[in-house]
Amino acid sequence: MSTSDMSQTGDGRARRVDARANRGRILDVAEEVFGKGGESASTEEVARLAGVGIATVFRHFPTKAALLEAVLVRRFDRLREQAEALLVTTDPGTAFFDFFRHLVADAVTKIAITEALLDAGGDSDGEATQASNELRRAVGALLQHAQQAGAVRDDVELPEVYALLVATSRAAAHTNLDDEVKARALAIVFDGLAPHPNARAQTHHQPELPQPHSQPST
Amino acid sequence: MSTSDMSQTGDGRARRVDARANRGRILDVAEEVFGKGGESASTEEVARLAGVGIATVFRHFPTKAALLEAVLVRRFDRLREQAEALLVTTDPGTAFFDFFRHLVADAVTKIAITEALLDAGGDSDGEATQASNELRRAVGALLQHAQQAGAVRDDVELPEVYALLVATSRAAAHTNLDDEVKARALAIVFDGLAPHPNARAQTHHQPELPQPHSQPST
Amino acid sequence: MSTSDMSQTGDGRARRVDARANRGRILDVAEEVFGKGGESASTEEVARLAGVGIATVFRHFPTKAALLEAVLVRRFDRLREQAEALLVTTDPGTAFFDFFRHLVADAVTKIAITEALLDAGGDSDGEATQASNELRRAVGALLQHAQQAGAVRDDVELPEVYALLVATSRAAAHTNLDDEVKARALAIVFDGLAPHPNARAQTHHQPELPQPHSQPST
Amino acid sequence: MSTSDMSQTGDGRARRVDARANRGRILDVAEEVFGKGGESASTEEVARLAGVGIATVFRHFPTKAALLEAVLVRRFDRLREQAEALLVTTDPGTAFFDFFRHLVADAVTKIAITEALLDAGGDSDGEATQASNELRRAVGALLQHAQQAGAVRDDVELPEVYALLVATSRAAAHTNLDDEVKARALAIVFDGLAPHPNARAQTHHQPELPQPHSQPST
DNA sequence: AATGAATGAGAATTCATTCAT
DNA sequence: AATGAATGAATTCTCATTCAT
Repeated sequence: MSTSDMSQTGDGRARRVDARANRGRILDVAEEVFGKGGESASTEEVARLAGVGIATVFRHFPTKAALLEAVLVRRFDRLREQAEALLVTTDPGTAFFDFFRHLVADAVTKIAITEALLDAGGDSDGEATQASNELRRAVGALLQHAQQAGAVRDDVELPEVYALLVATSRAAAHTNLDDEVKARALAIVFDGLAPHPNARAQTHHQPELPQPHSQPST
Repeated sequence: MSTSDMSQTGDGRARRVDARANRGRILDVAEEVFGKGGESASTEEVARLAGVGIATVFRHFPTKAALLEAVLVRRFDRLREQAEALLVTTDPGTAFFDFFRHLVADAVTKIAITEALLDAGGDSDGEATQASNELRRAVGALLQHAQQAGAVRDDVELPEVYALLVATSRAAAHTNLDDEVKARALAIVFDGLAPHPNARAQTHHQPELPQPHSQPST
Repeated sequence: MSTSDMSQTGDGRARRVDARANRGRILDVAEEVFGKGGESASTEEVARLAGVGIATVFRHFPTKAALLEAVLVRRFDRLREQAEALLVTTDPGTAFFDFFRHLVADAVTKIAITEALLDAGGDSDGEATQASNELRRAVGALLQHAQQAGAVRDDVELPEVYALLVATSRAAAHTNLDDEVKARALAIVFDGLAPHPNARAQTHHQPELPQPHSQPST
Repeated sequence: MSTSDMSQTGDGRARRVDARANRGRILDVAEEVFGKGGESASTEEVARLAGVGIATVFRHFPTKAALLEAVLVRRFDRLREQAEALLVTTDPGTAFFDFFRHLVADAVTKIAITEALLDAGGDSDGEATQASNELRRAVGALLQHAQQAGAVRDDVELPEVYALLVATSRAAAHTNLDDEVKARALAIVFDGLAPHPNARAQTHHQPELPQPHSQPST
């Protein structure tokens, strides 16, 4: 009944609010569903979990690919925002390494989506590509600042750093890796990025390799 | 000569040779197809590219999952053999880093298959898991020797090293990365693995970071 | 009137009516198709004869087994309803024998479905089993009343009566049996069920064996 | 090696013996397999259980239908032989009812094959039809003798008796029927076939209905 | 004669997408 | 704008049958 009322009075207004809310809910659900099941997860499951009809999903996103792209765009945008925020709020070295850590930590269970991180860079069209490029640019800024601050060695450049970022994030997304191992793997990469022999592993929060766990190397 | 003999028996001998060949061809094609399109690639395409009927694929591998597993097993086995070979033919440090490089170089276009590298460790059943574990063990040996030889720092352990191996290999598998970038990313990781501040980047074949390419950081 | 109202809502009302109709048509067709060709008949043929796409069949019945079960349930339910109706509308003896006759007459071309009549009793799960059991109970009531009315001998019990019911119905379902033969076969069974030597074949509608047909016993 | 020897010496002789044996084994297995799984059971399973290659089955029986027909023919022939034997060795009444009982008892688990008993009568071609007709003729002789001996009422004819035979046999083939129930169902039919009011249930071996079992009519 | 490999024609089932309300 | 029904194309897998040895 309330719905009928809405359509009678505010007309487009209320509808648009509903629609906007629906869109958001669909995106949320899609991020989780595709994150878990990969792109082979079904659109219908997204609809079901979002509590809307399948046709509603297709009204908001004309194809499955469009839905996937929207999910990616939102994800890239968020990450870029975080990178940009770190850039202005934190000291350069911390900012850079924190973002690295954040991406790895965040990656858990998002598996299949991050898949597109690098790929997206390939096809020059599409919003996702653009969003991805903007993220990359933001990471570039983080890197540059960190290098200027002497927290990262000068002879590395964005492409390889970004590749490592993606690599570790993707690996982290895979199950079976406990946090300890993730941290230790990151520490190695950070060491490789550290500016100079005498200033190794200036990762601020995790300056040294965590003590080896008791369990022997499997 | 032996083949001729076989055809003399007039029995199922020659047949079996054919079948063996078919099986091999199917595996080869499957490795490529699944490597490119992920596990969602169709079995029918494998059949078509292998030049056999779809039923022939299913005769050799009763389910799609079995086919995938066979592909993985073969891949793991090959890598393990290479690791084992390096272990006995080359000096420990070179062996370790060469294997790392080899995995990354080899990874190109094998994308989705390598997916299972880490995952496989999870489910304790299946031949692929076993093969994966054996590969991991071989890598463990490489690492241990390299550490004893002082080519890799002592405070890293297999889990994180293996994770990095998988991570870089996976990232490398993704298109869009030119060899130069791959090398530079690897160099960073190798630096992180190098034993001591004053002995950085003892990666034997690539002791220093390659000179930055002319193209600006994108 | 209610239907018109429904179409006014502009909503899913009319749709649902269509869908209901489709479901019914599919069931009708399935009953015939499976009746003729057994459970090995193809779902696609059901779809084709029902004039819907194959996916529509699977939308209504998620598996072929579910479709088959639905067909059985409907059939059992109808028979039970008829049995129950006879129980209250007709004198006990007539009711019992009429139901017997009805089942046999109705069985024509329903072959393979009736297959499940007895079998269903086996697996304790599934709606079909439940419906089958309810039918059996209704037949039990018919039998009991007929016995109390003296129309069926007292020393027979439901299991064997039900078995005969199924047996004759199944045999009748097989082609090649003209009605005359069916009637004469039934008459024999009815005689066996009749209460007493001096009151043989009190089957009310067919008190005596029909006169032997002219054609010689083949 | 022995096989090679055979083919060298006796040539066709030994081969034919082998082939004959194979044919028999295949038929045996087919009867069981199709009896259990219906005609939808796979020819390959027959081959496997018979311990021969699939091609061997097809060498002996050019199509699956031919295999099925051969199974039926053998079955019909056996039954006819038993009928004929009873005809000359036993008193007419006993012979008739014993054959009835035998068919029912034998039917267990042969389900799907007996399916064809009546059907076969339809298509006038095929060996199975012929064998079926010969069986029917043999049953006709049993019936005639039994009637002449006064063990079966005079006013029944072969078609309906044969129909009942098939019906009860088929019903018996279905699981879930314990022997007691089968016997009691048969007793009813036999009563219906008995010659006269005062001579009910002269079934020789089972003159009276077995005492009702304790369990109440379900 | 016997065999196992190969095969194409189905069969069940799923899914992205469109349609009518 | 939202919905659920409908759909055909694709996918995995099975099976009777044929081929080459």
